Amino acid sequence: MDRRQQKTRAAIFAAFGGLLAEKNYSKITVQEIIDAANVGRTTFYAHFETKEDLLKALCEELFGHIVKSMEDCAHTHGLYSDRSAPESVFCHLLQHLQQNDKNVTGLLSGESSEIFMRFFRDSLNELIRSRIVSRDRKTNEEIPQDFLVNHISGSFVEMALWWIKGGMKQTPEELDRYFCAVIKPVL
Amino acid sequence: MDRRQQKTRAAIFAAFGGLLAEKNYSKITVQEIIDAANVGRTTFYAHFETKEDLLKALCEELFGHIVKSMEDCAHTHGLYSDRSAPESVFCHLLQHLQQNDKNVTGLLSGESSEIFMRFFRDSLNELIRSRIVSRDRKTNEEIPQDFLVNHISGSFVEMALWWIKGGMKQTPEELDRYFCAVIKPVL
DNA sequence: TAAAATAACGAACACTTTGTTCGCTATCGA
DNA sequence: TCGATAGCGAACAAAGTGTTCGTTATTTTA
Repeated sequence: MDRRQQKTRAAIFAAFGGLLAEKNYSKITVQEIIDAANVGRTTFYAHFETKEDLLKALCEELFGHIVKSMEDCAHTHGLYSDRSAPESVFCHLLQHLQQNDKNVTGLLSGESSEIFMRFFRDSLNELIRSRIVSRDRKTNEEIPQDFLVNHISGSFVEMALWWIKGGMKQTPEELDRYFCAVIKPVL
Repeated sequence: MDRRQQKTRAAIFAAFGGLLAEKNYSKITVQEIIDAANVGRTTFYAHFETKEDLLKALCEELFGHIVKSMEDCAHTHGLYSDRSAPESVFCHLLQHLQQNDKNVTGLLSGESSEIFMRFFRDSLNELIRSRIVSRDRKTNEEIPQDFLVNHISGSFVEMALWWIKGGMKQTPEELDRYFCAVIKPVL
């Protein structure tokens, strides 16, 4: 890709990221992004159709690799192996979040964290669904599969939000232990 | 209150509600609300400062009594009494939602349901916190109180969203049974 | 290295939305 | 009845959106 494009794209992402860390997504204007990124109006619209389009692209950029590695992890170890938790998908994901790659934490601690978490939610849902179905577990006839999948991914997202908003006081391992404790009984 | 004010307020709420049922909150303009409510621009701004202000007021209007009755219910029966589920706070809340008071369902099935659910979340959190603390339960030293409270209210909200978006296929009692099944083990 | 392709730029644009002000009219309550 | 108040419409500046156009700078490729 053209070096100019790369730079522009990076500048816009950086500007948008900075803004997201300090104010709500809905209150950010394209104009602000343009000013912060120091690019021309025309240039912005050459790269992204709308602000929403930019958000999607940013999610891909920031979290795409996390989701990917999450899938690998689930493939290798299963959702929750019978052994200890540290290698669980959830712990893995939390660690990634904490690692603060590319200023993720700044974004997530802002008011717009819900938006980002929705991105994970969808990926998680798919992941859990396939894992839970493939698992040779006693089918709980009381509770529908769908309900369970949603419960797990939903709980995880809510936990992550709680964690992030509270300043990430716990370690990923700690958190994973708690999560395991509340989820395993129903698995 | 002046009869004129009441009518105007009601018209705006109705218009806004109708719009929310069919399109996303963020894509609704004040102009549309004004047109749908058939009131003057000046009048709208005399009643509400912003669109967000209107949203808050609508939440109060629609869900205030539900929250109130929820608190009463929790006070009488406890969060989850030792007896059967039907009189649980959660079931009570679900029933209220389903009852479709004032077109609630229409609003909730729209794209903006998350916004409304956040309103419940906050009320629920308070409620659960006070109930869970006051309860004479064996304090689970593994899992922090805060984590637990967030897990329960978070799970509930996610469940409600899943339910609503899926077209409310299950009865409140059914849903409450599932919820009880996944929550009781950790209580 | 020269030439063609392409990215970025700024200015200008028509358009929408917002939130406010004004003077006027209709309605309410005391 | 009459003063107070709510609503009205027109007009307004300000800010934002998304597009077009001609120009300049950079990169690719021939």
